[in-house]
Amino acid sequence: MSNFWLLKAEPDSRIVKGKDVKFSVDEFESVKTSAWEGVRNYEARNLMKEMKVGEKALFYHSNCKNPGVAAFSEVSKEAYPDYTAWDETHPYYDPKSNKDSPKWFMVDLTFKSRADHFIPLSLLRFISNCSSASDIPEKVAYIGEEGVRAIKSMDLVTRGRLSVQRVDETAWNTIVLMAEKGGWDALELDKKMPSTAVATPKAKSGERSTPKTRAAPARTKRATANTKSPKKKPVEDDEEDESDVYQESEESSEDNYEDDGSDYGKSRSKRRTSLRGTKRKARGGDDDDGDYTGRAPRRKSVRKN
DNA sequence: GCCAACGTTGGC
DNA sequence: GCCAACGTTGGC
Repeated sequence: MSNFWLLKAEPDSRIVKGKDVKFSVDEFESVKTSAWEGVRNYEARNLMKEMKVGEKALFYHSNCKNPGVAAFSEVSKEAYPDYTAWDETHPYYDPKSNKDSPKWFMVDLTFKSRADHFIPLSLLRFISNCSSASDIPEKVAYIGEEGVRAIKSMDLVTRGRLSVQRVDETAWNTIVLMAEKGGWDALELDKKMPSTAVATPKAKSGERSTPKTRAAPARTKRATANTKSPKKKPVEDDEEDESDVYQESEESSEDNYEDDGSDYGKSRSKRRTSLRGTKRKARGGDDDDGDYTGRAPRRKSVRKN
């Protein structure tokens, strides 16, 4: 069976080590096929290693003014070493990776089509914050309760930082339907949004910090960072081997395809106090299979400028 | 630009 | 192996 995925790319310019790492849907559509280099997060990398040729993937614009699903694509080449990690001048250079034992991998994705209606993250969040079917905007009521449930369970809304995610079939079908039918362009809701709650149990009142459910993650984008001083050892993985893939990217930019400009709610909870120490463990992994995370890089293009 | 979320480092 | 400090991701 085939899996469905979601890959992020940054549509806005961002200079890293002198090079622009942006990769928007416009560029993707024009180049058609692109290697997803730059992913430096173990969990994201491991997911890429699972990708098979022909599997479908959502192309998501991230770290931009209007983040959301912009296009549909397909895996056109399974995981292979991300050689950009060996290039010292590359934004995502990782001194710990080398040709003999590549630490990072990438896949090639081929552009298939644009979403007729760009699906903003704000809408997906809004839907995922609806507690009952009656809260769902009529304009998108066609996704049904099943669609709502599927969106609520997406990593995109439950753990935003992973740059390469798995998408279940129902969620995939729901996104495809929404991209096809749209309907929210005129919505204006905003008022509701329960705030960031959603799937993870967040403890509100008593709070504890530890969210037990979450744990790990991977970040996405931004790359490497390994340039810092050599600190400790990462748990990476490296070795593992065997197959795995990896990828990533993000994008965004202004696009509003369709409009959307609306925000279906925003709200973030504020609560600061860091809960940081609470536990959390990593997900990826190191080694093999694990998942873990590393950081994922952005994607492609390194253009300079 | 702010800052919540969370992965990573690294002392112990 | 635990966990506090630190650095990043990335939405807003």
